[in-house]
Amino acid sequence: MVIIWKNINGDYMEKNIQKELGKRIKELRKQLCISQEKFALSISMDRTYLASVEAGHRNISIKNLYKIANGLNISLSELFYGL
Amino acid sequence: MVIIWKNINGDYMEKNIQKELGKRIKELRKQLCISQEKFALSISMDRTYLASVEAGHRNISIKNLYKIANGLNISLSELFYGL
DNA sequence: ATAATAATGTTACTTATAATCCGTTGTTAT
DNA sequence: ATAACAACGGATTATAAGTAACATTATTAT
Repeated sequence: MVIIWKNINGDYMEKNIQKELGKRIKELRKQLCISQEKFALSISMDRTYLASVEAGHRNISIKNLYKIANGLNISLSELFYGL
Repeated sequence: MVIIWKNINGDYMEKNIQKELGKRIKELRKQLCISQEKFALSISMDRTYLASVEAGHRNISIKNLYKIANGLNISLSELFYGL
């Protein structure tokens, strides 16, 4: 699903929540200076699955979102901040 | 998945994110004075599915979370605020 | 520069379950 | 009684979750 937004200039923008979320997770993980592999391991998640989430390829469920937020030591609300 | 938290008294508490989210969605929907059926219809979601999300029975995906947040006219960050 | 190693990316596949769709039942208000 | 709303069940379809194999891209060492 893609939602189309009208921005401040009246232009239409496509918002892909998966892609944005992936970027956000990657950014937050990097702030912790931890590799995909170590992070995935720490939250009992497969490395390649995490990679595909970060790449925005997965329609991830709330349970896995919750695992990730916990691994990053932030709330879900914080995880989605700005998205 | 259930995560166990230690509260301020040192007691263990179980946090079920699905249940909490369901209650939150229901609460926000009621603030808009709209029935499950009408709300579900407005966001192209099945009536019975929305009901089970509100009941905390579903491991909902981000796309559907996004649909709901949009239907409620709030951000995902706001939807999860306090959870 | 090249080799070695670590980190990340991608594809393809199975299985587990999310999502949809049909209904019924229970409750409350009019 | 009937109408509107909500909780629940089962059956089916669509797709998320999880994993393996291999590719590619940094990074570091020699």
